[in-house]
Amino acid sequence: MRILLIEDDKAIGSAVREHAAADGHAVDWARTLSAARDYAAVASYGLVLLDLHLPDGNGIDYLRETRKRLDMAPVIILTARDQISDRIEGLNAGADDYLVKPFDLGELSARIHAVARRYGLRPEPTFSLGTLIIVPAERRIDRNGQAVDLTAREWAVLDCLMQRPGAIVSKTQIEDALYSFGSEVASNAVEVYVSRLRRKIGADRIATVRGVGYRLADT
Amino acid sequence: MRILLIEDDKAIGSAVREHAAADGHAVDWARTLSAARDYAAVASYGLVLLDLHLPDGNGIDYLRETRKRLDMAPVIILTARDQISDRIEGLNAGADDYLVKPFDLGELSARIHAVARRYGLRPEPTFSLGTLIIVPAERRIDRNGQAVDLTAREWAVLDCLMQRPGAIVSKTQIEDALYSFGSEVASNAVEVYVSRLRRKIGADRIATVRGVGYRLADT
DNA sequence: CCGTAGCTGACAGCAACCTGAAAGCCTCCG
DNA sequence: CGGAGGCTTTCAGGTTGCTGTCAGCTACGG
Repeated sequence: MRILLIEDDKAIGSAVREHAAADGHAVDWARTLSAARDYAAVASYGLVLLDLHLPDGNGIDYLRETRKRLDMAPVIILTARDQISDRIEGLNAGADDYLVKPFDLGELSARIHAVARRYGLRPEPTFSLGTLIIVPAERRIDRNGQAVDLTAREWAVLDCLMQRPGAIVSKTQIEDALYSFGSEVASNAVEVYVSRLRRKIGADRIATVRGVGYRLADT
Repeated sequence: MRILLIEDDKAIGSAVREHAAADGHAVDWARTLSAARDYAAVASYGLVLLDLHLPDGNGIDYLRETRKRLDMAPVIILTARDQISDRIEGLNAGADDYLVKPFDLGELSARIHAVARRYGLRPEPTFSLGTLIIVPAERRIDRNGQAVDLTAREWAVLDCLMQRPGAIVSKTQIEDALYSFGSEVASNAVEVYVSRLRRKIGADRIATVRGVGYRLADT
């Protein structure tokens, strides 16, 4: 998933960026509201992590702006422990969640996953595709009783496909989910990861739709 | 909205019930898991507020059960401040949110509101032509329960016909939709694709209007 | 019954895709 | 600090199957 991190504190920012990247997400890090607007103008994000106190304004304003857009991403607010009123105001302004600083990075992962699942509108937290069982929340896969290990990138691709099982996901969409802004990838990386995924979870799980993209088998 | 409150603590339970009722919601209060199952068996809820520590079992189990049902309601977990691991487990098991006890009642309102908004919006336009189901957003077609695979061109033709179901679309219009400007196509390509489409989705779905064009059956 | 419009099977060509191999990176460990 | 191991990215050659074309056929209207 592609995440927009809006945070001016370098320590928190880099920690979050690192941790989310390890989970296979692509993170764009904006240190100011105006930078965030620039990012949002050109890219589309699956999630926004929003600090409320920023050098050039209040995060709530950003929230209000973004809520007016149709393609709004879910927003998780990052807030200090003692600012309950901000938190409530944020939730009322349309935020989906909040994390209290300093927060546990494991909890960050859990919340990111929860949001992703929520917006993927998946009725069940686990997928069972024939003899294959996928538990996105726990990042775990069973194939015929055997645990399957995926690398971060492989997982990111699979995650992208699981957002809408049965629907077609374009190569560009997957690419956008894999790579942060600015890192130009001039290659067939997506094809390579699909290839590896197929070897690990079974070739017929992922169907190629020529000229369009890929699709996760829904049975 | 109708809310199922699962909570054994009388003080918290009555406070929540009162407050939510003041917000205009109907609240059913179960003090045990078995009572909750009884409630869920007869009524359908828009939201579940779930305490994890109950006299007759763990709330996580309830969460897992309910997640398997198609008509599952969103779940907000009620948890004590020091039980972070429970909280994470809950979110991973499919909860949508959590509240830390003791929680601010204003925050409860905000969260209920957020969940309602979240679940309110999910449009999905589909075509159903008799036993044929087309989901444009996912680029997916079902024919008698069988998935139908279309190539890029075939889909383009169908898409063109779906723009105005029932109306006549000329061969030239379809051609324009298929081929970018300037690329001269001196052939009967459109006829070929209509032919292939008919084989895949059923001959009688697309009617020929001799000398004019084609029309998608609207029943 | 004839002429025209539309249908469809076959096929060569080619873009899209797959995949093995290898080089670059990063992290961990001694 | 250096090396090992695993992950990522790139590249190139092989393969697949979509595409556009044509030719022969069918269906329709007059």
